[in-house]
Amino acid sequence: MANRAQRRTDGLSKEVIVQAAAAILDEGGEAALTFRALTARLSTGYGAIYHHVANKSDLLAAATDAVIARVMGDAVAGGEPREALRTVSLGLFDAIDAHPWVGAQLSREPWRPALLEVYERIGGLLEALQVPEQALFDAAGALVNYVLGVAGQNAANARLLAADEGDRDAFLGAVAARWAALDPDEYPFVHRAATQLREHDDREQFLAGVDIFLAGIASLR
Amino acid sequence: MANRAQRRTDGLSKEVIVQAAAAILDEGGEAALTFRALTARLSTGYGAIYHHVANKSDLLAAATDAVIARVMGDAVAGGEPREALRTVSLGLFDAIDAHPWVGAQLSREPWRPALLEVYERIGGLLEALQVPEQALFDAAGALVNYVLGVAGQNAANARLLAADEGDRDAFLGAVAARWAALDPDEYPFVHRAATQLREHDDREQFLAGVDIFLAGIASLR
DNA sequence: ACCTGAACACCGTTCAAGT
DNA sequence: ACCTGAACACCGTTCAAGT
Repeated sequence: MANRAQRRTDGLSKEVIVQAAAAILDEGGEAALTFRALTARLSTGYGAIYHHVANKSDLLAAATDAVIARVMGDAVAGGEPREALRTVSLGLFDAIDAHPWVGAQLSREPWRPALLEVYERIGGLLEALQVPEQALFDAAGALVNYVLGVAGQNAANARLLAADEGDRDAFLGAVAARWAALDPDEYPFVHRAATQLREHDDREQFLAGVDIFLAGIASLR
Repeated sequence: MANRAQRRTDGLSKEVIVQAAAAILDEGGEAALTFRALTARLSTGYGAIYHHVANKSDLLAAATDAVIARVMGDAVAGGEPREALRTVSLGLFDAIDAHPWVGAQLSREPWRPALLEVYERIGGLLEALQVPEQALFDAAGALVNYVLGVAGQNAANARLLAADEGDRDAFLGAVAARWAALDPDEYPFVHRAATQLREHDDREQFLAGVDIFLAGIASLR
């Protein structure tokens, strides 16, 4: 019992546990979040954690909700609705980029309470854009799905990059080289896209997609 | 050694293993795919499987590639490009709906070889729609991301439904009830959307999103 | 009420040994 | 070359026992 941890004097709470889990996820990715790592970090036992949290799934969901809630709180949406939609979208994109595990979790568990805020904000802004009532639901659903979908894919890339030793440029360069090496007769589009893949900016491409979306929505009026 | 399995007489192959894995995934979901279940189904040992497959991740990726390749092979894209784009999108949506684990895998591992076919097909069709070269890459990326994103979310729902005992209507009814119960002053949009949520058709909403997208892309011309 | 930590029932993966 | 299956190093989760 050499390095036996001291007993905590301050009480544990769900919030403290969720924050510790988020920190572990940020530092080491999803694989790093184990109850063993969590008990070590919090100097406590398994039962203490299970007293505040139902299981690992509950813990991941709570940590995700916390991140989304923070983003939606920070992104004060003022000004012109089109610009506000871009701001909110980009806020979600950046948050998921910074915390890739959030992207994975959201694509695993939609209908989370945290997404309510997202739907409400985006739905309200689309309404301000004069989208007709009957198309509003489809438009909001499509936009939220696009944002979460792209952000999730981006997070997957970020995770891949963290796992592989190489940096982003090396990785994209390798994919681009594979694309460029394809038979131009069989894969004309992908073959040409190789160059753009190497040079593209994820954030800009994401925003370009949002703009295409907003242009399409404008045609619903 | 009562129920000792017979030794296989036919040789194992990666294809046989991948098909068995896909069957297990279809029947019992992602949690059901274990090497123990796989050895039992194939009447073999762990080493035999590891001889043909690098690890579980490789196995999941190969099974996903097989499903996507089949969809892209089946969806013969003839006719008007706009209609062909809807057909391809819907084919992917339906395949991921039928095999929810494919959706989860694709959002975890983009840049899979199987997605090359998807990019090529969608990129080519967008080109036929006269999208200018410089916007083509963004448009294709956005559309593929939308399709995979929505399909993935849908797959997550399908998995949730499979886990919970209730049927789809009961689940959506419960979410809708929760939305309807929200304070209309704080959540005006979500509160009103509750009704549509209960009545909406996932497939139709997906297609409505594709149409919004195509309308936006048309504005790029 | 809240916490501890040994124990249980699983995993993916390895590897010496067989054919 | 291909396959077998005991063994290893992990997991999440439980629960009798402590304070």
